[in-house]
Amino acid sequence: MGITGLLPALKSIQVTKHLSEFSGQTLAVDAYVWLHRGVYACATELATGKDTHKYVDYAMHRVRLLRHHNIEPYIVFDGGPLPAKKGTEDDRKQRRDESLARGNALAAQGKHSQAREYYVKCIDVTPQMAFQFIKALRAESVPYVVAPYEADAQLAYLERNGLVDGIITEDSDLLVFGCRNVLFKLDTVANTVVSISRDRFGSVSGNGSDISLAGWSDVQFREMAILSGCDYLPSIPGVGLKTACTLLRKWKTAEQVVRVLLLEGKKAVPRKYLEQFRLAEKCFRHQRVYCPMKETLVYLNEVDADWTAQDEAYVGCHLEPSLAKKLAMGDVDPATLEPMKDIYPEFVPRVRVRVKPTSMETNCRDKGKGKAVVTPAKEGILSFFGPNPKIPPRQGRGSLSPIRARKTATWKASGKRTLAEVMDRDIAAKKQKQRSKFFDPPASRSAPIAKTVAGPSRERENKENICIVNDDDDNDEVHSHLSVEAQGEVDSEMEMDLEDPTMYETVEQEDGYISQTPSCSGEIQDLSSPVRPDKATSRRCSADLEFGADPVSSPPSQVKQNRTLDMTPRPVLRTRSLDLPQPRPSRSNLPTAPSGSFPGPDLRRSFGDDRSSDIDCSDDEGRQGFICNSPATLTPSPPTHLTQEDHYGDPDDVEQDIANAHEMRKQAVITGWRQRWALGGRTKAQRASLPNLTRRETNVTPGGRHTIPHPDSRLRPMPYPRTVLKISTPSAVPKPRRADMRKSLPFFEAVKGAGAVDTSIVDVFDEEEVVRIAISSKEMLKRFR
DNA sequence: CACACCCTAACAT
DNA sequence: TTAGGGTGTG
Repeated sequence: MGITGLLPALKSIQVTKHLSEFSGQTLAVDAYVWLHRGVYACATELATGKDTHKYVDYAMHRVRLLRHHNIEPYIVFDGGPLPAKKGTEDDRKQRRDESLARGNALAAQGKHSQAREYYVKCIDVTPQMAFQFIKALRAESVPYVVAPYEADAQLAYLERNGLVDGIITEDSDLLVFGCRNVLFKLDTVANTVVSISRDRFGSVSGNGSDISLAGWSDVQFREMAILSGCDYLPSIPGVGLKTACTLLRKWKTAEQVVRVLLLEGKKAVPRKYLEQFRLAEKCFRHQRVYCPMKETLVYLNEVDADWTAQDEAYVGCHLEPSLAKKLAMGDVDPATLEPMKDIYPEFVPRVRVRVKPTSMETNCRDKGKGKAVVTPAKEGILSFFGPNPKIPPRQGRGSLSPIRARKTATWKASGKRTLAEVMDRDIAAKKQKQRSKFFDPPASRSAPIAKTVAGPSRERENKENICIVNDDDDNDEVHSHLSVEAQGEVDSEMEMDLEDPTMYETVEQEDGYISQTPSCSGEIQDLSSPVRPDKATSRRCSADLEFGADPVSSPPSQVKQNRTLDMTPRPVLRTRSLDLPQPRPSRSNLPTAPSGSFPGPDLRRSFGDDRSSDIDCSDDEGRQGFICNSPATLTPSPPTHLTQEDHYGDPDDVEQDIANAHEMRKQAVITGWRQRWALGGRTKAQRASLPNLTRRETNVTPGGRHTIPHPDSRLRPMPYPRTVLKISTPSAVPKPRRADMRKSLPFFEAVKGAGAVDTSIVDVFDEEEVVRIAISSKEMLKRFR
């Protein structure tokens, strides 16, 4: 799975982060990673056909862990098999059958522990098992979606369109899909993940065992990954990650690399390799995914004009919307497209019923997670995780405004909160975590209840939960066509003229697509690749340098707003109307957006976390896309004034950042930065004197160039004229009127509750944002002095 | 040096 | 099933 050797090669930009750092965010989760681990706990039961839901408990435990850290998980399941990968499935199926047979043989001899070894190897996570997990997710109002094909592509789609802030997985492919914030190795004991941020790719400069990515575009990175061998295409024998990287650095494009290899004749390039390469590339770029907003299948990235029927089959067939929606909800088996069969109907995860909120619970709900709202799980959850030590007083519900500053950010929005408090809370959480090791996790607590529900029939034989594999070998032509049965043969059609000037022209064009990082990383830059001066990156980068980048080009509020618009309606939010009611701002109420979306100097979205500059923008046909899709580069901006002291790229300065941020924030509050910078407290004249801080002219979005409202407009922040998703027709995406929310939210049946919609966020904002903005403010002031 | 191959540990209980 | 270490080979 994934790209062999990629993660070790990115060691230098791996950062271990505590889960608390993701508080307030929505993180997508590759569900099968958890399910595969979960089945380990009950491999024997599954292999011998006994009903069990331990694997669900395992996964739900992690769900609750994330929620405990104020992270909203968005669970993404794999769907049907992609033609590109079908061959490997048959192979696995055979091995599983063998393991099952050996396991049974050993069990018959009474060698149960040895039998278990083989049972573990024979278990496949079936869609029906995934459905058991889905039942639990529904019960606890956790957003989820079943991908039509691969979860990887679906995860990438969710992140790219701002539905989630990051992705928890173990699969390095996600980076190739263009994800920006990928979190590996979730450690439920230490409560940490290993973060790899795409924005730091430019810092991977080839030291040690690392490869060098400095100055590279998404296209080049993806080409390197495919060349080195990926799930869709084996590599040219003798070519691994480092070779691919070196060759690509020298020859710029995969096409030329292949040509050179053919010319040299040292390596056996499989026949039609380049053709296969392009198909593999299309899997990464255009695989079919489910759009939760449109409720239909879409391409991960829109396809080009030369799209063929073969491509179509390769990236996953289209499904009509109603079927796609059922599949996304988990009501249809993605492999057979038959109605999902509940293999374990006696397993009825407890629905978390909402009780009358006590004052404490109300506060907790304000915090954004609603953990205290649930019951009867309340006891289990709270005793497991414990309430958070600091809970800000809640404002009257009568003062609810329709807009939240930022989802789930309310609890820490109190201006009184300090970093010390946050750290206190963190320490308390750690203590709690240690404590929790001595208590039954909620999953196990729930077991007796479930048992009661299940009754005696739990023991009945049920063979459906083991190794259910659709072994249909039909329609395998595409794959066999792509298999490398002729490795030794060299594609004789390929010819190459190194003197062909058009080839070099291509190289130069490709150079225009560089990764964002070098422009602000201070790293050695690839001189062959021009630096885009206004392209500051990474969250941390933006925190450090956001004023080095030009705020004019993308007022953060707009970008944020843009994101908000994109996502309307946003399933994640709607699914949580019970315990975390946060209606998505609609166009109509955007102008009244209060503090949460102030046009302050938070450039995270616009630079570091620029989701719109996706890999689709930087392909051969859409070379301008890299610019036009990126708010950060919308407006030409002067060269940044990045100082050499920038810490960008140094993973060790996090603590310093936090300390700095704390100080900054204090100062910022003291000096009333918010009044001055964020809330538009400046006078017209003041604003006029700060030309670099206001956008006045035009803006370019994927939809074209648009006039931006004058900053004096009372519509603050100024919404983008078009959304990134191009959902511009009202009919395509109805406004998220509350009445519609439920209907348009496929991920949930079980939510509901008369959850009062808490939208009170008048003077509240995300602490993370505060920190960022505080840093920015100081930096900004420094510059203007 | 980079790759391929083999082996082992960890996964969770 | 994957990650990582050790070893052999071109």
